[in-house]
Amino acid sequence: MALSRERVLHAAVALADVIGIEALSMRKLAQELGVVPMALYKHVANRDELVDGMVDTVVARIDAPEHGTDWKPAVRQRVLSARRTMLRHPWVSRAIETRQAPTPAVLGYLDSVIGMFRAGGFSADLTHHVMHAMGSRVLGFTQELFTAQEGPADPAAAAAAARELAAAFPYVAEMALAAAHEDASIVGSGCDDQFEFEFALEVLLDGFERLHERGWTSLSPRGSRPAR
Amino acid sequence: MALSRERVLHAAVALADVIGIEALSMRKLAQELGVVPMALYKHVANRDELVDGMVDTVVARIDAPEHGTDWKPAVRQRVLSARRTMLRHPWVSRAIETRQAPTPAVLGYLDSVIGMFRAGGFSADLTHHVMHAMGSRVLGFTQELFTAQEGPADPAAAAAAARELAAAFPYVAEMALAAAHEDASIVGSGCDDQFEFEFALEVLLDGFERLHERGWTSLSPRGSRPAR
DNA sequence: AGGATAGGTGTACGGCGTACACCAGGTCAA
DNA sequence: TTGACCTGGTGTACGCCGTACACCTATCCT
Repeated sequence: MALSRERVLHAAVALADVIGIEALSMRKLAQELGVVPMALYKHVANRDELVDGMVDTVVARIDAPEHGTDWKPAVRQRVLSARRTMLRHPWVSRAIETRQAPTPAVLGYLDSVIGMFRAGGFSADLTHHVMHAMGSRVLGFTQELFTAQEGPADPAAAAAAARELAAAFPYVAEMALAAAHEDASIVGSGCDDQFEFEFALEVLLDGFERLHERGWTSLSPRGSRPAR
Repeated sequence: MALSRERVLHAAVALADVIGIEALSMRKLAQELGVVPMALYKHVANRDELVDGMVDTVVARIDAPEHGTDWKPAVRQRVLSARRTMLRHPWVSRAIETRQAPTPAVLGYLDSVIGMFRAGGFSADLTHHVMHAMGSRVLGFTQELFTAQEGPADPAAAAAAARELAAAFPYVAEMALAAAHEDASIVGSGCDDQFEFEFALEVLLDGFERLHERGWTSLSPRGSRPAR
């Protein structure tokens, strides 16, 4: 089958799903497609442009927005479906963070979310700040500061490591313990990522709702914070 | 002067400040230090470990926490001083995002922030979710989805680009316009990053305060969201 | 028929991280 | 004093990377 930009991008997405975005090289992708590395350059300008295309391919798969609902459930639904897509392709969040210019599909997605706030009666001003506050969460991901560390398999060694952690960072240890209690498993990562994501999302949406109800506006002079 | 881990790390931080973290290579760093590349490996295990050390070097420079204040101003002060440090070294946020395991200094920093919430009466449970909700913001940065794009210098071309943007992404264009109006300059990036950061921070802190006042707790069954 | 065009190929260059063998100088026990 | 050992800087080399550039071939349009 002949090569095409489509085929290159889809193969790249599939390969990145398996080996990750950093490990994906033009050479490996070419091999996957049974073609010489330089052949790819007839369809993508260079590696950066390839990654842009991969991002767009994935973002285009996010479920379409629902119409005719309130802004809050509408935004929630859209963000959570973005999240579902991102979870299927864990490399995308990193790729988006690394880009400097948003790709067209990302821009289109953002446009639709902005439109939801506007339709809900948010001022352009408030919407602007709200979008910044959502940050990457609007696209369904947060950068994980705490990627679940695989502890040592040996239980004795694990216990020793836990004791050491508790001594050096008591609060971190306590929090880890609280998380472990909360879900029944004694070891395990102890963090339900989906729960944490939705928790933060609701805190933000509730906060936005309150500001909107109060008719919040960014006053001059600059530097005024919300609701103080 | 003899090489040392200290000297290597400080040179690396300084070099990354100038050329960025991706462009920093073992070879360039060695050249900067007037030494052959392999000499560095007597002081750091490999490039990854070098970056870890660089992160720790910078994080260690974050201002010490204030004691004896309320949790809210205490957290605010700490996060904003972290932000000040991060702004001086723009590559650090990317570096932290890329790491999979938090470095000791980062862990120590997180420990101190967790301690502030706990001292403010937050349950370990709520604190846990709160820390997740803060995400990387607790370390003073957000990934910028909208890194200010340099428009074309030619005003006519810029206007054409703006018209094209408005046609394809009307809400994005409107928001950009609102931002531009808000600060007096007609062109310009139109986003006051510091304002946006503090806006999001206050929305989150206010949300946490409300949950805390209400004695919020993550109920079983899992999946309950806050405050609904 | 013949030139343009699109798309796959082969070779080559400069940069990267780092394994490995080496070697100079200092430290210290015998 | 001597010789073993360690610490830290050196030189060479390997395999990977992105991609510039010249090339070849099939197809299509006039």
